[in-house]
Amino acid sequence: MTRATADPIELARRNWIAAGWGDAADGMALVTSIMRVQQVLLGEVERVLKPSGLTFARFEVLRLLAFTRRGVLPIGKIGERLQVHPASATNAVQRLEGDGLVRRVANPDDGRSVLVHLTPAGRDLVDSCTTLLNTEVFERLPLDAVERGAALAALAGIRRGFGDEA
Amino acid sequence: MTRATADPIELARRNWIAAGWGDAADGMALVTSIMRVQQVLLGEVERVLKPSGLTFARFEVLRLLAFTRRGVLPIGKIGERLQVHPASATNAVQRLEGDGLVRRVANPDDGRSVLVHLTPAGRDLVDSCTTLLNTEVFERLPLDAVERGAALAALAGIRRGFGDEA
DNA sequence: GCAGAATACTTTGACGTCCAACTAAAGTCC
DNA sequence: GGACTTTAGTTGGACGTCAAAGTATTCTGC
Repeated sequence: MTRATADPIELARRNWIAAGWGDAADGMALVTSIMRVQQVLLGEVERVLKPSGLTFARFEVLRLLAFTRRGVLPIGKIGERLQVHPASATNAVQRLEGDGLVRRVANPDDGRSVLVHLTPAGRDLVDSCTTLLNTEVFERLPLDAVERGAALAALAGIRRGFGDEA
Repeated sequence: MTRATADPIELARRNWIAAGWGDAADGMALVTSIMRVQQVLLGEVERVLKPSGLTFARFEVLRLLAFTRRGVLPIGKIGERLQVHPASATNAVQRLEGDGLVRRVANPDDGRSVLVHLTPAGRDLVDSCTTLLNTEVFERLPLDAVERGAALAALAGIRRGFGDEA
């Protein structure tokens, strides 16, 4: 017995079709689904990160620094690798510095550039948070390997389609 | 000849594996991909909507109202159907009212409730914006029907897995 | 060597999202 | 009916994101 779905996205899809926009219905549903799943996953990640005082954005900065040879990167590179606006990178770094997790140092080779150094405290924190995220979120997504692969491929296709270096 | 990929997500995935977190690598890549695709799609949608003065959040409110019989819904229902915090619904409605696209009216049957009415201007605007989004974005996603179906299924799986009424 | 262009950041401002706290109006229960 | 508990919205604050404008430094080209 199929009960009436209360899924807002499925309802929207039906409304789209009923309005005569069948050609766009799946696309609308896909875009809306991505928006919603992003919201859910981000909420999940931030919930796990909450005790550490980190947000996902700041975690990503620390994680990126921890992967580099010396734990140092200019702000511009950070924004580039994380694919966010330079202003967002500046914002995250300033907050991280306020918590003593990174240090900002003028680049001796280029007066315009600011080098962000991961501090020992930052490295410790990002390592424990990574373990936590891995076990609590990334390894527990409610998808089997096949679905995961299909989703990854489709998402990569979208990124590529929009010229996203994927 | 395979050129070195510059895809930040693929780079992160490799770093994850190299660090010994292979079990979490795909999950990390999937979560990160969703975050990124959401960002790209939202940017695309807002770019198309820009001339209208609407944002996607406000468009969704208008669209929802336009689908109802009388173009009226209490604020609470709006937040519920759009799956956002009541405060976000309040925010969107206030801005829409400022632009004359909706009107807020006290609910005669319940003094706590506020009914949001779609105005003629609001209906006209949302209809033209819907057409625009359909043709410029929803019908043009760089995915074939198979990929789209797989992605939709995977995303629905994630939502369901997180108890998201899907 | 110097003017003009490009680069690296920062700042300010507009948005949307959520949470926590608060107000007001219903609904519940002796 | 009056006290207590929900429910509906609103407000204020913290964040992250982007765009646009501004500052400083470096690079280019004549």
